[in-house]
Amino acid sequence: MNEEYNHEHIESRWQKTWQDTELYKVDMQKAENKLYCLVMFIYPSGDKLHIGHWYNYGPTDSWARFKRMQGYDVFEPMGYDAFGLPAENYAIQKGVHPGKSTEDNIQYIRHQLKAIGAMYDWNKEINTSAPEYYRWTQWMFLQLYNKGLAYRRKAPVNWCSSCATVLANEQVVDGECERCGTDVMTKDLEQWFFKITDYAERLLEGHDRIDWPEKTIHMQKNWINKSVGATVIFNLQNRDETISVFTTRPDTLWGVTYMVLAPEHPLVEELTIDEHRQAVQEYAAQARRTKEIDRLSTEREKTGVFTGSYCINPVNNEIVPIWVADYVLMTYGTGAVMAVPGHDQRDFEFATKYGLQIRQVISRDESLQEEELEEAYEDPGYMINSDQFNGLPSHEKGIPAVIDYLKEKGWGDKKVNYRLRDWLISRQRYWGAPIPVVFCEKCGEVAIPEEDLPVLLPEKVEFTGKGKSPLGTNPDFVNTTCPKCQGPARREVDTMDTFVCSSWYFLRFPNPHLGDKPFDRELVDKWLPVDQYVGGAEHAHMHLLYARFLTKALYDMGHLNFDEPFTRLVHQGTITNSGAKMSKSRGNVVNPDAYVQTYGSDTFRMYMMFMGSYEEGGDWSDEGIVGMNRFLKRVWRLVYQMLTEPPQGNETDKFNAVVRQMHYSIKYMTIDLERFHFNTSISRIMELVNEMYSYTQNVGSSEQNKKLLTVVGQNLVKMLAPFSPHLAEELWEALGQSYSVFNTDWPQHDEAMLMTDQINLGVQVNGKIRAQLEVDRNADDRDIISQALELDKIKKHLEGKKIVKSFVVPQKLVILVVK
RNA sequence: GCGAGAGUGGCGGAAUUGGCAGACGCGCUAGAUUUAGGAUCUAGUGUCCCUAGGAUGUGGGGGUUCGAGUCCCCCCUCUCGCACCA
Repeated sequence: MNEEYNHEHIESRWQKTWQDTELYKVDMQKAENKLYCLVMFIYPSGDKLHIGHWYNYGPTDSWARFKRMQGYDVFEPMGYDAFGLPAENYAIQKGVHPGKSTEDNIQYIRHQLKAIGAMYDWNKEINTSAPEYYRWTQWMFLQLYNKGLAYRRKAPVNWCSSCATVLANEQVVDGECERCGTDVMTKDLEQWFFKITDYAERLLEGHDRIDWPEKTIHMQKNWINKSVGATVIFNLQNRDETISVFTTRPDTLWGVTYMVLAPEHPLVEELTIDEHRQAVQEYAAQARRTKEIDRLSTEREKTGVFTGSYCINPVNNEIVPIWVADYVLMTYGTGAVMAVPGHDQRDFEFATKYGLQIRQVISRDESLQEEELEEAYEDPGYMINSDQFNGLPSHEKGIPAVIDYLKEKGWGDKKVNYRLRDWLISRQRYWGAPIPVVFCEKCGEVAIPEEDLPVLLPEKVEFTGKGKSPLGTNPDFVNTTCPKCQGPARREVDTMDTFVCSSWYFLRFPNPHLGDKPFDRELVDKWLPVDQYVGGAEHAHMHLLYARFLTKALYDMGHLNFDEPFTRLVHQGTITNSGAKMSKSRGNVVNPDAYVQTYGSDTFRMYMMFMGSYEEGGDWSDEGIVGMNRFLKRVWRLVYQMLTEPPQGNETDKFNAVVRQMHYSIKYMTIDLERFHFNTSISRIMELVNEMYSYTQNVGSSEQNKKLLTVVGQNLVKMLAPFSPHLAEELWEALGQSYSVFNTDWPQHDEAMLMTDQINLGVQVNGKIRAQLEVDRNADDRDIISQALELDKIKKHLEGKKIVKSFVVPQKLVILVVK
């Protein structure tokens, strides 16, 4: 063994050994105690591996290694979410084909990933842009299509002019493109959707069965936003047609004083009378131009125009004017709202501005009195001005009673609404999986048969970046024959959202090279769901929602025996740089490679784990990294010393402290490591090392307890193994143990060894510690108190006072209260 | 605007159920060792008065309690999420 710790030599040596011996290869069939530990795979966008990736992958690998040592058959795969815009944009700029740049990127990233020294099973690598993978992404599309869960529809959709493509609702954040920050506009386009809305209720129900951060579940719940209410049908005046609205407050139906349609509502044009036509058209055009973010802003003053038409309130036959206003959204409910200004603040503001009637139909209390309303009264109360319903408590009795009444009369019914909208998966871009559909002149829309997959992405296309699907520029691709009638047909030229690729990749990992099916049923049923999933919280209502949806759909089709893909989820926090998120565009990305070179992977990953709470992340600073390197060197020297000046005695007295510390460290580091509290877990190891140093410094090697120190030394290396795997292997070998430390058992602590015969108690007088008292562990309280009263330091504080209360907090304090 | 979380030494951060605040590390100070630097080892390190000792201290103010970083009320700051969802 070398006197000096040389990380470069050690790390390359063990990485090679692990690879040569396939230490981390899991026998997927035989494994009995499976544990599927997955980190979100990497999106090779061109900026290589950064601190954030390391922060995601290093600690998770430490956790996985810990689980392996606890006896689990741990499966930890890695792959590339390789389709996507960055590669294509690069192609437009530099003229390099995305296939080529992606491949180069992956080569480089794979190299970087290996430097982490994780337990990835490289035989199971996935690349979503490879035909052997996207063939099955297309297969997923077909499964959904065959069940009516994938459909094509013309709709107002989100358009990012910079990315030159449409976006799903989930990919619009604050009215901006989630990827590039460009303001999102609305366009009417014929697009493909996945019917995730069919699963709204199931997605909510599943939350009860998964161990996820509460916050993430909360975010998904809010995103889905279930609301229970009723539909009410209003007849139009002098017309046969009707307008239906959704309301959560059918109890306020008598308070309707006007009706509002979204500017995009199909009836707007028809209902507008000539006198108002110009104003309405201008208003609608204006709304269409308004940026999504402004349209949704609550700060904006509400505006609207009158159509000139009226509808009739079914419950009281009142004539209700119909307005158009952009505070009503076409995309929620029916795109029409019954306005009750007395009991809805938005309607109140609108009515006040345009001089519309405000009528109170819910009173504050049982007096059933009307009052002067200065704002809408939105709380529960008692129904008034509502015919036979007057006096009913609005929520408990009123709402159900009115719904029953509407149903009986055929004017409406109970209704549950969700904010969640269908997942728009079409993208007008090249670098993605082609949508496996053709359009035939005779047969119309025809799906490609499963056996004809994959629909290969053509090599030769023109990259415009202008919003015309590049696939359309290759006539050999576009012009094809209809699989049904063999007549001429045109291929769909849009590709799929890359989130489709990542919504099923966890099913592919156990069997990534399967040629005739997306996954092996038996293997997937055995290995899934994923036991531990780790990734960023920013995916709460994108990837994490989509993956749950697809899993549930596959479950319903009988392809899986589970319907929640990720049993337990942990989010790593964000590492910032001077408070700002690291990003290529800001130019503040910290490159991990330099640190790995200087200090080694072990030091670097361990330092990141030690910085603070894993789930909170924090600001990057390399100020303490030398400390971690120092610690590993300290461990190295300790082992070196044990080998060069081996302990030869059987001293036990002083060694007790070491033994106790070992059991203490094992106990608490295990608890902390289990719950991803890496920082405190590492602290416990440091304490053990400090205690061992203090022993070896104070006791000569001839007296040092040979047997026990050997055991402690071995346990120390084991405890260190998940955190600094390379160093641990090296030390394990140096200690004369056989390869590999990762095939050994996790150390166990003995609760009895944590106890000492004598314990130290603080003695408190009126809440202040005044003395320390050493007593026998089993001493009874009365003895302890009388001993405490005898202490000089305590007597001083008792002079001339009376003890009103005294008791012992077990193992901790003696409490004295005096007056 | 609504909701959630956070605020602890010079710094990163610890503190089951209310029970000896500041574990662990960085930095700093002193000493040892070394030709020197670095490295290493030892001791110290919240603040104030400094002598044993005492006072004070977890964003600010109030409260409950023998005892509060932890529980309750008000306020300030920061972060995150949601934001006309009828």
